[in-house]
Amino acid sequence: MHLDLDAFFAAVEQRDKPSLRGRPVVVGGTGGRGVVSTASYEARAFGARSAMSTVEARRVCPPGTAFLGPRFAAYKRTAEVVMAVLRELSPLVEQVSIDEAYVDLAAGGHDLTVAGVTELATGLKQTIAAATGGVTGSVGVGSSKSLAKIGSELDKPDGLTVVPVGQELAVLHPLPVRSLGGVGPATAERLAQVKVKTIGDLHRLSLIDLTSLVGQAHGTGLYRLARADDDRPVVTDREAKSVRAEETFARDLTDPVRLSTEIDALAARVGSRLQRSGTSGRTVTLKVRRYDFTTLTRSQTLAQPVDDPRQIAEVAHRLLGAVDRSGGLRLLGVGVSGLSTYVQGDLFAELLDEPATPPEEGTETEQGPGDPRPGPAVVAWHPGQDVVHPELGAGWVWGSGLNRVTVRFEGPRTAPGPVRTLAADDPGLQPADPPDWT
DNA sequence: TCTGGGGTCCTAGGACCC
DNA sequence: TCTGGGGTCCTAGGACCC
Repeated sequence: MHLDLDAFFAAVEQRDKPSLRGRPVVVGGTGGRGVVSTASYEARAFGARSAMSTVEARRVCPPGTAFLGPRFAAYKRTAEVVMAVLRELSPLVEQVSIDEAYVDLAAGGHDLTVAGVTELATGLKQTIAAATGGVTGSVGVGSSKSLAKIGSELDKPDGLTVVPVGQELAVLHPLPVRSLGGVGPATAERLAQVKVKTIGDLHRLSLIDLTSLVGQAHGTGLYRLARADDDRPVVTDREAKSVRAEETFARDLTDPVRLSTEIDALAARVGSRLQRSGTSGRTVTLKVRRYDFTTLTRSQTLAQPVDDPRQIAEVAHRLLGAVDRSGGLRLLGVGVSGLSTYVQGDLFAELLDEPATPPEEGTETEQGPGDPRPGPAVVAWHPGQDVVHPELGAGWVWGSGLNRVTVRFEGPRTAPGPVRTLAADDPGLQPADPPDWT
């Protein structure tokens, strides 16, 4: 099953402010360079759409239209209520965005007949509306993620479409190729050039023709989707792979001091989010949009993962120094990717074991002659390095951050597994001579 | 007063390694 | 006596999604 909440941001605003109900509401950036996040159905009647510039939306919508900045905290709270309702249906719930989720109904042990899922989904919609104070959703049910998602699109708002087993191709084939996930403007245009407009047209294309047209991975994916061949599982927890913050300025920036300040602020946002989620990453990326909207990225991969705003900013400053800023910059972004898996290990350690042990103050340590003494600020433990610890024995470094190091004392060296989190300057932790691998 | 912000995945070329 | 065949990692860009 796929659930898509209807005009979600606008619906929450209308719920919280009764005077907005029945009126056109547009949520999004309200400044000169803002775009629309969500238009209520009343606003869509006038042509307002997501991703449209707010200036354009103001032009098409009548006086009395409400233009509101987003209140993400309110949306998140409401979405959490909905997700909790879904999790009562099945242990397998995959939230794909703030307002969308898949539910594996089979894993919830439900009656999967058309009558059974229709009754279930009808009840669910009522429960959601009651629990959220009137937010509605559109539901699709089918034999795969793709079919369920297409189903939820077919009847909205507040709709329900069940695609019966055996009817998949009959439902799919008349639809435009744009209905398939992964077909955007560029792919649709390429397909149109060979007279492929509907999913039925797509079905007639050979695998060879399709992959030569849109690429290997995309081609094989679309070939299968056109045949209702989709076995992607519903996955509960997906780890984030990158974190980024970016900002479009009200006016293009040229002042190096201002640019520098903006980099610092973006790095601070990224760093604090990384630290809050207990992750860090090795690749720092700078994104630049120039006055003429040309956009480029520059990245650098470091030897050590970082989550410290100052370190992230330092790399970003360096990258910005190498790009042409003449004419002014419209946007800057700072991101960190290549997020370390060892942080999963941190969570592991806290669940299975004691939490990280901070070093005791004033602890005397014995130093072997010639052992490097870790400095007080940054200790450069590197992944794979062999270490010894007086209480924990011999191990190797799984990952390291600015102030902590995760060390494995058992298991295979490459696969994830339990780790101990230690302060990076834990006096007991010492480099070891590597074992004599044969 | 055109064109946000936060993500994911894929491709392609070059460096490097065995 | 021109230049193999794998593989991985890094960088940059593009398409797509909500």
